[in-house]
Amino acid sequence: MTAQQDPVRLEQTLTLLWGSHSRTVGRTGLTINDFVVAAIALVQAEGVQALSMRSIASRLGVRPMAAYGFAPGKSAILALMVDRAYAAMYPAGTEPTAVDWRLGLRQVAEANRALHKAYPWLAELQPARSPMGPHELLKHERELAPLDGVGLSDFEMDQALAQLLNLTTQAARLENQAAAERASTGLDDAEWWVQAMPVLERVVDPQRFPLTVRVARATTETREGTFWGESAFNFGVERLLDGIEALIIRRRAG
Amino acid sequence: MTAQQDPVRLEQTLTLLWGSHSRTVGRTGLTINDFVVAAIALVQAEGVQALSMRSIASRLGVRPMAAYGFAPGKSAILALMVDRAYAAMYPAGTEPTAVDWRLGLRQVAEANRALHKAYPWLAELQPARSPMGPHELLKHERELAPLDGVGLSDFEMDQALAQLLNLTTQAARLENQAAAERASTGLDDAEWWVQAMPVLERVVDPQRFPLTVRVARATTETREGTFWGESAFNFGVERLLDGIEALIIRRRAG
DNA sequence: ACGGCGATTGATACACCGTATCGATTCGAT
DNA sequence: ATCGAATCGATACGGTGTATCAATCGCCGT
Repeated sequence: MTAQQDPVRLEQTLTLLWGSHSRTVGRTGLTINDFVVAAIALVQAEGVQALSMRSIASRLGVRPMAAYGFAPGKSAILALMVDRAYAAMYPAGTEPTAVDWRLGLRQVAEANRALHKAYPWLAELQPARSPMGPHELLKHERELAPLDGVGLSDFEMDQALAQLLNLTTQAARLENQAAAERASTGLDDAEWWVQAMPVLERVVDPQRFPLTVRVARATTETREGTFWGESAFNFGVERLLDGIEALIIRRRAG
Repeated sequence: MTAQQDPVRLEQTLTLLWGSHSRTVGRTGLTINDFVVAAIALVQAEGVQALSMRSIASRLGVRPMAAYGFAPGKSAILALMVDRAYAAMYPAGTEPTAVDWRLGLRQVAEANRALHKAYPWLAELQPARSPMGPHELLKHERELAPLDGVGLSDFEMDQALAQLLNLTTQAARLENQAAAERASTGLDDAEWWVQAMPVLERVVDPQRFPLTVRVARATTETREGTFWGESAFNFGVERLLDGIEALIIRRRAG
């Protein structure tokens, strides 16, 4: 875990997010942008646990404390990285095409899924109370659009979108965490079961868990070959969209 | 972040989970159970970031490395803590009452919400590929029950339950993380906005984000006084249940 | 041109983390 | 009583985020 706590310094972080990233930092000749790019490159290549103030600095060939020249702390750099990740999602110039809300929301789900696939560290670094940067704000604006004017209240729009993103984030988190465990233990899923099964068979009475055993057998058969994460994600999204649809119909009925 | 990596040692962890926790550890006279209880007490009192091998040991008045007498590493202790948390959910003797699947699933959602409220560290410590302990297995068995025989395939049952728990976990994670940020920065939500607003007002053009502004205003008004987390969670659960219901109806129709 | 001064820098330090390693000790069995 | 094995205590390693502070450098007024 984090050794010392990481002060957040909201105000400075916000002005940093919305300010110019081409400001150069001290005498290094490097811009803020250089730091963010280096941090992202590092975390893409070596994962979250390799991301530290020291490692970012050493990748740029500067002293460990260099980043403190513009950022009040690590969390500010994380915020910059997160906002940067959102940057490419809805490029400036593209307007939201007015279509069926359901198709629109599905595209939102898929865009976010693609985002997390491209930046696997994102789910881990997203803060709960995000100091919203420019790209995050634009993302939010675009993602609310499909739900505008379909009959939901503003409050319901917010909640519906939030739940859709929750599903996406949690799916990404689980997959990343599993991948991290695979990497750190050297056990892929098959090897994992090979190790676990003998112990479980020795120790658990299958009579006590008939449903679990039956369902587990079915899922291992079904996901044979296919990528489980994808179908689980799609299942969740479709069910949630069905649920939102039911609410919309109810609201329209009166 | 974690300093050195934490080897998982699946096999030992599993036998530990299913074995007797009253074995005494070395010459300390303490049982495995004592360590788990101490670890949970510690994390309840001081939060995840205070949980370390050293802090657990010092709480028991033993040397830092004492826990390695029975556990192959930190993650084994975490697994024990997690399974212990599940222990009180569905006490032995209580049978699943056969009711309407929807009511049953809602109870599952609420039981898990209560669980995360009682053990806020749970969402953080749950591993992605869980080495399933006895209580976790029982929990899973009980939670599949409401969906048994309603017309879904085994695979769909698994996915439906998984998505419901995803929603629950992610909701808990967000709330805990927010609470942790509140604690570490000393800024509650109100103070947070007081700091953020002036900067945002100075720097963002509201014309560019009409939907966001409108919806944000509505949600801050609506959640006035009420606890936002609760209604967001309920909203998510109800929508997902509606979606599952739609699927069940479709499957029953043919 | 030059003295002074404030900003920037580099190094060091602190208080942690998980756990490998190893010599000393103690216990149980013979 | 003796001996081998288990346990213990301590120390060490390589990491973490960031506070602190002396030294140094660039710039500015004169």
